[in-house]
Amino acid sequence: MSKRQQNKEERIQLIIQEAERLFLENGFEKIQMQDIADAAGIGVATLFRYFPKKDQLIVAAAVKNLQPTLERFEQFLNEKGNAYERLEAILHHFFEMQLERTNHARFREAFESYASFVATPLPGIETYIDVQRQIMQTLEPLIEDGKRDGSFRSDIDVKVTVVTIINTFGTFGNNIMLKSHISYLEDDIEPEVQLRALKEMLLASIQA
Amino acid sequence: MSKRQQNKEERIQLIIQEAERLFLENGFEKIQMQDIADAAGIGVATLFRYFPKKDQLIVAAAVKNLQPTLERFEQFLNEKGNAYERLEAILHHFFEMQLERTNHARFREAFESYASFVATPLPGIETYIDVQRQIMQTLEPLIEDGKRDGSFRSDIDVKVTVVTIINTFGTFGNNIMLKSHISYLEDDIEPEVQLRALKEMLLASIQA
DNA sequence: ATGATTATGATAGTTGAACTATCATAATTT
DNA sequence: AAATTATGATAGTTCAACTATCATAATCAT
Repeated sequence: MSKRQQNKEERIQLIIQEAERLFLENGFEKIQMQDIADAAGIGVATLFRYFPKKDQLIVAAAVKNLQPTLERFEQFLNEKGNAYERLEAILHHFFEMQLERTNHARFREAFESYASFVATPLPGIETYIDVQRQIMQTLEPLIEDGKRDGSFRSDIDVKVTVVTIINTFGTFGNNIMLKSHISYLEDDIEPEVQLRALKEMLLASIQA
Repeated sequence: MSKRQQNKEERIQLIIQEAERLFLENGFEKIQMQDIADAAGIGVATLFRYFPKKDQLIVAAAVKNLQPTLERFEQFLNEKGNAYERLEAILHHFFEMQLERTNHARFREAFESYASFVATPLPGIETYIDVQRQIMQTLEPLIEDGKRDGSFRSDIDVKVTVVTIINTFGTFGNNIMLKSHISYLEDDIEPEVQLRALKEMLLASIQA
């Protein structure tokens, strides 16, 4: 690869990284292209050369935001134990990840909300969808194993179960963050308590 | 009430109604104050006299959007049957409501996302929170009854359970809508199937 | 090495939408 | 019917995304 090409790649990565960082804290409405250019240490005209539409940058940041979830899920593919134990481990891990990275979960929700309202699909959204799909597919064999080895109910549908797990656990960012802004309940429930309840609910509902 | 006052009230309600309708289909980014003024048949300057900030109108629309959920939930307060049966009925009803009103669910998510990112709390957000709280409080006695009459597990926490139910069922709009735009999975899961799985999961996880 | 090519960033300009100001006219009130 | 208040058209301001231009700097090809 030529030096020019390499610089370009590095710069794109830097831009996406800074954009993600800024979006995570502030959402995409509040962050201006100027802010991102400043954070990446480049001129705004240069930023626009790389990402002619803010939307493209938002999608790129959303994909980057999703990547770690896929990577960590994949690490659980070859764990030992029966399916129930492995699912428990993965849920526990997911649980901790959501707690650590509440901003990431919130960002994901904001992005999906945003994406769902556009008239024409966002440019590059297929990449995002694809990572989503890969995440789901990581869980599928686990559920199948569980049905086979008898640790899960045999009447559950694999795909539906996977989607339920991801949706239930995944869409928790807003709630946590909203509650930190403005509390839903007089005596607030800790995110940790809430997530634990979700985990237990999921496990209880599919175990044989 | 003077005629002036009355016209004012009616007009405010009309504006909120039209704003909600437009936001539901298009999100708040896409809809301009001009569009709302046109829909309500008034001048944009007049619209700004009633709602000097678009944010205020967004909040008003969000509150209006949440109201029917509360009203319908309240209807279930005095039903017959044991707690399990009543919860099943209410979940079934919630389930159908979410299916009928996917746009409402999506709007709610978009709003909460939006609200969670603002620097200073949205003007009027307390009203919204309050309706949320009332919805939760409607379910609390039901869970308590169930613990008492033995149809629910005795070790569940009332508030946590209520929040879990609302969150799990409530944050389903994006997923449905996103999937209608861009499908997550090759062979798509019907929203109805997905919601039924959620309902069963919830019931299975708290029944004694 | 050096001339050709391409990338950069500063600057100025365009566009679109939220929001403000003004004011003549119309609807209420007294 | 005179005084008060509400309306909506119009023009203007501001701010951020986006475009255009261009002098300068970095890379590349020979």
